[in-house]
Amino acid sequence: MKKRSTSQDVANLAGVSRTTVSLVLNDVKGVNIPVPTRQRVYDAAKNLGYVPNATAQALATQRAQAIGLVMTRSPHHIASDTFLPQILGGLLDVAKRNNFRLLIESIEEERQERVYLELAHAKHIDGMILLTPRIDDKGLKKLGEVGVPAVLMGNLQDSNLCSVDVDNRSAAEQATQYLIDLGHSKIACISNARLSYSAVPDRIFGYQDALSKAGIPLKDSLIGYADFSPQSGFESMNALLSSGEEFSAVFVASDNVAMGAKAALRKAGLRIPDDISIVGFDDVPWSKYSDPPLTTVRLPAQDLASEACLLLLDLMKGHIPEKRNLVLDTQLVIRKSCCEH
Amino acid sequence: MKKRSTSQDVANLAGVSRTTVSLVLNDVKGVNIPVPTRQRVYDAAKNLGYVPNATAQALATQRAQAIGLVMTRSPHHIASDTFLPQILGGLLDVAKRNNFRLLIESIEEERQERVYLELAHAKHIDGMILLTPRIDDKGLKKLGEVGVPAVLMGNLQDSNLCSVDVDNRSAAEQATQYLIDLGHSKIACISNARLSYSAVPDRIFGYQDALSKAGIPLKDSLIGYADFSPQSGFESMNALLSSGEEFSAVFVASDNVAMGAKAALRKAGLRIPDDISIVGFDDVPWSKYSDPPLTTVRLPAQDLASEACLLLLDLMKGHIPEKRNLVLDTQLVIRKSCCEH
DNA sequence: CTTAGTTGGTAACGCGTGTTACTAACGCGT
DNA sequence: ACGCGTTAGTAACACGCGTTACCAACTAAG
Repeated sequence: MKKRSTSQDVANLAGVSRTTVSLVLNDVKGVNIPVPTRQRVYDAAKNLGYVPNATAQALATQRAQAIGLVMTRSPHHIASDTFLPQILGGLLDVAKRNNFRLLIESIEEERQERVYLELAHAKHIDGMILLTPRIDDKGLKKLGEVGVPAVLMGNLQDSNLCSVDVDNRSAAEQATQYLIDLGHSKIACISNARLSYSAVPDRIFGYQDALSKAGIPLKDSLIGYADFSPQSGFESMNALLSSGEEFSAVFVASDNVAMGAKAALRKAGLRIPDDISIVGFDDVPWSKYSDPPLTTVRLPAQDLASEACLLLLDLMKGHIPEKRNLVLDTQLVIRKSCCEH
Repeated sequence: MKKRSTSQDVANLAGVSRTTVSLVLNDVKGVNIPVPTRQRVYDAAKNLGYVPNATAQALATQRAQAIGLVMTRSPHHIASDTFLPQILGGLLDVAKRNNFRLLIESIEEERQERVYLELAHAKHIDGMILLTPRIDDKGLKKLGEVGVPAVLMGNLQDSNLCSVDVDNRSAAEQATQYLIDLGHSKIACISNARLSYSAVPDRIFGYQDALSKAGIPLKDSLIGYADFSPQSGFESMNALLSSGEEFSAVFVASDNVAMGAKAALRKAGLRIPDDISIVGFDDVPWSKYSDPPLTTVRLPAQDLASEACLLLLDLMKGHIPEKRNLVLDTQLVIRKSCCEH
């Protein structure tokens, strides 16, 4: 196991100073070093298999060339997050192209307030992307004040953070409206998670907006709450079914949860869509292949991530982006899980 | 936006030297500093909101306190990897507990050979976990020789790397054997990915082992190849169906691919399990809730990740682990997607 | 022949921390 | 008073790199 070689070693081998090595390898402008010398440096570096020490570079330049993906969720919940791959794909793509590394951080709820700042102060990352923000997150607001480059994937009231999101409320309204247009009037709803995640109330509001506009009275007893997992969708639908409430359609604010809900419907002997119509949210890759193919709202997860990353890069360069709060389009993808009533 | 405070600031405020600050805050043993002094340091640090600069620490200690998750896949493929969340969950859990950060790296196939080493030499990470290894990966072998702490999640011939994996071959054999026990003799197979990923041939071999032991002749025309995605499973099954080959059961080496294959079967008017029995592999969280609930081989993804991480931590401490190649158990989970023939 | 400018390159400092080697001051027994 | 161990703490170096300020040597203009 050979010792790593440093820029000093390269300098020695090339017969120049360490400064020259740095100037040549970083291709610094406004310095004139003749080609033969440059070549000597390149050759020496290649010969030694020189790779600059990223840590030392980071310390010297005060830039870590890394961004952090910060999630306020337990490892257990992370494990069942169906979106993570798409988000990671989007982030990696952009980050890599811009020579940034990606650091994953999960922080426990209890000490949110301090952690964001510590993360930023520790300087292991130059900026951060925040996932699934929670409404009651005190730390986030402070973050906005401190001026650490950060982009929210999602939406948060009273926050001056940059953000990238979809319009959850109108997307949910559109999905529900679709059910109303099909003639349904008794429409249930199952949330994607607990209310403390900001996207959750928005989707429920959207569902309620559609009902209200159609003159359909709202009933809290028609709303169930899930917790990301298919399991929770299964349980929530069971609760809804055994509550005695009648409904001919259901809007489930997450495809993943909808998988569980559908299983519960089947178990109860109800056919989809003949007895119950169902609309999902997210359009995860296998929704198209489930039985029946799920009508759902397509969320451009990978694009959201890419855009968030681009925005963050801009922010870190010191630019002031023209749009601080980007909203991407959703699209209702109609498949076979709904029919007329 | 206040300036970050350094250990020097803490030292000034506490009226001691920077050395003392370091000794106190790191709780270095074998040094006697009286409690009152210690308290002054603690107070000063708290007052200033001091957070040590991770980069400088890394440079001084020669340890980045970070591990890398390295994937040899394009961002596009990463986006459709159903396992990533579970693996991430497992890694984060263990890494966090041991005060390590997690860095995600994806490297393009073309320049594998150099990249691993550069990654290690750049010293942004202290060790790495390698995902979905490919058989023809030259870089990996070199990695083993260089002595960089690394753990493979998966299996690779002729490699002296530490690894954590399941016995894909015998798990696939067991799944296929289950179909044989049910009376099937014409059994097709759809791979999880291209053959260049090491787990792929293993699973196919396992499928063939079961057939051979039962005296059933092997037919290459009964084997289809997919590429991780449900889409590819859909296409592969369509090809199989239109090939004219007859079969009453199919072993699909990935639940995700099986989702697509099932859709293709339904589209062809075939009922599951009445007309065709199907067994999957992985037991992703929604397999249980698909229709019919998918019989599959449970892969302890999160545990694999945790164990890989623990092994890596051990390796980085300089320990020589007693088991260099850990093999975790799989389990055939019998649900409703198969019936007797 | 002087002076100003250019070319090619380096010494030296700073980034923020960990760590070793060393030194004063102090108490204690003789 | 003297020697000696202990206590409390510090100065100084190392980590590997980026970068500024500076310097010699050589050329070209006056």
